Amino acid sequence: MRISTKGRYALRLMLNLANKYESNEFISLKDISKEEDISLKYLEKIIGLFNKKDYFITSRGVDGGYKLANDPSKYKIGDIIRTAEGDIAPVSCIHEEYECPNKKICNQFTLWKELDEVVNNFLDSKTLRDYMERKKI
Amino acid sequence: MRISTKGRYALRLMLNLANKYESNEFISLKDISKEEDISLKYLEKIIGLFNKKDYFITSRGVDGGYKLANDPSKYKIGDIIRTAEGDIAPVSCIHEEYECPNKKICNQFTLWKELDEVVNNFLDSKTLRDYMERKKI
DNA sequence: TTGAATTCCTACTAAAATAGTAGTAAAATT
DNA sequence: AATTTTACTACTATTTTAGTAGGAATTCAA
Repeated sequence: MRISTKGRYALRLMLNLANKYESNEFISLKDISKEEDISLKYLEKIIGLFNKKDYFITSRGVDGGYKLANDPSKYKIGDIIRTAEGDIAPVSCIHEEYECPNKKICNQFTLWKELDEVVNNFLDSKTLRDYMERKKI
Repeated sequence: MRISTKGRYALRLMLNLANKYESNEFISLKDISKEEDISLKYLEKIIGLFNKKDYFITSRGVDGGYKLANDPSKYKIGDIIRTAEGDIAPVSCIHEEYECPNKKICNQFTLWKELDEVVNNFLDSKTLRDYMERKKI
């Protein structure tokens, strides 16, 4: 039931950007790498997982980098974790496309299906906004 | 977020015994091995994880085997999965004994802690009885 | 009292997943 | 043109998972 470094680092990356959302500046992975103490190369790889989705506005070259395309409240934690981790279902047989002849009569199937729902419902009920740094007063 | 074969097989093992609880007979791993199509050796190893707890009554020799020490409703799914899987926390830092200097100010910590509670609360709310075969009418 | 069946215990191994690194191309800015 | 940054792909070491192998101890029954 572990969340791997991919998922955890992806979340830190996104939270880092979320905390700087108001500034409206591009944040380079180099800077995030230093702040979060995660290698630049690994960050590049991780953020690459999100590329197809339109999560960011990006800019190359000097002073380039990333910024969130939308308000942090629009980013569900569930989407981030699922994108980074690939598939967080407790067992793969719960997916529609998985062919298991015993699916209908399997007594564990129900359990894993329910667990998957519990996890995803929780993660989808939270957004980046819920875990951002608290503003200093 | 996967449940490994250890956890899944442990559950099948326990459910198999639960379904035969009424008979009050010892069930050998050899029989369970055939029914569940899991190697005897692996079953031995898995059931060994539970030995220290008093989950079973056991008997060696001819017609020996295992039976549940208590009614299936006394066995929380959470206990079974945690025993088999070792530690199902999404990240290890949520444990008391884990020393992380940033624990107090870490914004992800809260998320993982909450997720861990959601998962364990669910798994602890269910028992073997909830996933046993339905009795034929 | 011996033999078969079973649990009990520990060490080993192959395969898969995780956690990265390395190198380089492409684009943008100055 | 030089520098900075993203974008892309291939490779590798480590760790975890998923078992197997071998045998000792116990119990029952003929």
